[in-house]
Amino acid sequence: MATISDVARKAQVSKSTVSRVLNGHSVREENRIKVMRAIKELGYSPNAQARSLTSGRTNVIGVMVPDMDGPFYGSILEGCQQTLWFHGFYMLVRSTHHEKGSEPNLVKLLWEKRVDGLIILTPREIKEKPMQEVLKELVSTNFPLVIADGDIDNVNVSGVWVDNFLGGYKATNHLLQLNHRRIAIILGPEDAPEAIRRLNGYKRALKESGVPVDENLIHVAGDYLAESVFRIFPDIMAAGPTAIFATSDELAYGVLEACKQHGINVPNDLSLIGYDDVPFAKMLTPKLTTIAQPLTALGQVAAGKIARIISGEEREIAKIILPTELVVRESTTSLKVSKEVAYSKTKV
Amino acid sequence: MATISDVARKAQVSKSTVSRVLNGHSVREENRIKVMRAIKELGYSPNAQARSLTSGRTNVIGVMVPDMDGPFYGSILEGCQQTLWFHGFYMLVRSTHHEKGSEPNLVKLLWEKRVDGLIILTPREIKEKPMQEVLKELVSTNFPLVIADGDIDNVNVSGVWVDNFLGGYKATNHLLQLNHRRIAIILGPEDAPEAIRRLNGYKRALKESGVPVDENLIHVAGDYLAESVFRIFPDIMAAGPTAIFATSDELAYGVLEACKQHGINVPNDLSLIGYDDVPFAKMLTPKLTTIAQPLTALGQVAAGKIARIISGEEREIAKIILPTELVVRESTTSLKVSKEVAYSKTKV
DNA sequence: CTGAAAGCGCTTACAG
DNA sequence: CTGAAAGCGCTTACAG
Repeated sequence: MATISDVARKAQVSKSTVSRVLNGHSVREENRIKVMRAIKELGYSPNAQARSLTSGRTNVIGVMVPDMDGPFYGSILEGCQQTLWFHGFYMLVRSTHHEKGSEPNLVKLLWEKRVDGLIILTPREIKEKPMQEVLKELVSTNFPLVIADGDIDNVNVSGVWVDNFLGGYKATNHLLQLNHRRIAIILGPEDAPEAIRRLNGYKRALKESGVPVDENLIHVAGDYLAESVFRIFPDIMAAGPTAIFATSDELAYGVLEACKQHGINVPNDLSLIGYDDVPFAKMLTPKLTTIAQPLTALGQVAAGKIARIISGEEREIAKIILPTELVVRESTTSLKVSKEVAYSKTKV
Repeated sequence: MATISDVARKAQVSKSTVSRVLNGHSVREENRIKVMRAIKELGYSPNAQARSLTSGRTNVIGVMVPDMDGPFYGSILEGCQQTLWFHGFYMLVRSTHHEKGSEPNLVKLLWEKRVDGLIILTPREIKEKPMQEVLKELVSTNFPLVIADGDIDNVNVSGVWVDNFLGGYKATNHLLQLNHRRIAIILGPEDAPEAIRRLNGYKRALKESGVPVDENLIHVAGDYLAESVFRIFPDIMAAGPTAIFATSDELAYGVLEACKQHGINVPNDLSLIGYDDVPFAKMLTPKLTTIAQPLTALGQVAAGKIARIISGEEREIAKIILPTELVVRESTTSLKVSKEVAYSKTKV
């Protein structure tokens, strides 16, 4: 494979000159042409490793995700990759498969100087102490870092996320406007920042409507898996809700399945709203009303941010909050008296 | 950041010795200990770029996919990334977003010597002529290359894919065993290798059961999108099928939607089988009977293959065909006379 | 504008 | 087993 020396020889100039045309520095036009011709004839392309060694840049951005086989992170990654490519970066992906203690991966990536920047999309892991420490150190080093869809309280770092408070608020408000008053909420992991924010949005909406918050209507699934709903479903229904706000579409799907098993009709007996607007949301029966998160945009914004941080365009740490959107489909309907009767007849 | 020279100085040995312990070559135990200690104290980690420059290896594998936001490639990528990591490789992902003419991306990746090997998962692009030529050249260079889920006729290259013929056969046979005789098939892209194979499996199954192939029952959607079904749905039903074999779950979902619009009950009026067993297949109503493709395994096998090719363990070009599995759920049922009557009453 | 030289951080024969 | 030296393919001051 041709090297810069080959090009220099063929063009009858020095390596320095070839390097200059490669990097767009000023070179006599005549020489530029000779070099360009030699490059073309030899099919030369600069060796990225050698370039990185001298420039200190790799043009690669590392992205850490918990998984890529679900409907959630795939969309974000697609957004990242598009924008990263646009800015001339390659994307190195490390999926931790929801493993705890993934900070060593991250450290390795950095210490090997493999990446120019990092986008971290592992909300769960971020909360762990060792991870926090690694991140703190990174921040103090000014290493280009963007946290996406995860919040980090103690560390002042660039981040992009979706407005979970407002999302929770909108979801709840939609149900309130449909005259529901007994609205259950199902959280995934209890202590996750996004869960807390959605819950706060839920509480705020209730308060604004003068509906007291009933702790019996607040349930924790522990994670965002549909199966986790089955176990707690009897408890949920025991509190007599007329509507459920499931804080992920997966959870909402779990509710739907449980309802089918128990002969509860959604939305006639029970209204249901999800969260995420993942692709399958509209494939469910009934089609799921939900809060759409701009997943692809999240990835794009995170990628654009890291590109600007690296280029020096963005110097101060900034957080961006993306809006959510209510998508009304078929799983919610207004509460009517007749429906209440229908509901009270079902047994769980 | 510490370099090998720092370590050498601290440990009072030469860089060569440090390099040797780094690479597991024989070193006096005493020196090894000194070096290890120095490495730990300095928090040293070898610079990957410098290593690559001398070794000629990057420990990065490039993976090309058409998209990563659908349910299909995400699972494969997850499998790839797990296995690649296990073998000590990083995964560089390039999603072409179904763009035509993505071979320049590939060429760039290679010419810059960024990757030690390539896994290509872009069935559509593979068929294009420029791509074919690039691949041919790669093969002639002996560059580590694995094609996954895509077939390539003219080039002798390592590949992994799923048994599409048998998948089509199994799907059709399942319907035949349920006494269906008028079985429609919906293909995605007409000329795609996997489509042709599934169709051949379909034909074979019919022939073995003595059912003549009726061209009026063979339909082409053009792609694998649900919406593409709507346009051709009237044609499909005009031929009077009692069962449909949709060659992707997306297509099957499209059929399901169309049936709902037309008041056709699946499976009572019409049996439906999909293909892929993508996560949403079991979320549909009725839960979709389908042919499961081992997507994660596909990624794992492809990754393992490239690792072995690079390490030299696998020298001859080999193709691996993974099996499919029939997953019976709720969208298919046996044809009974009463059902036929019910069907004939529906209008499309 | 241009070339010779040094250097980026490693690895690898080559002597010893 | 070990060290000095050369070299991987670039880029970047430094002279000219």
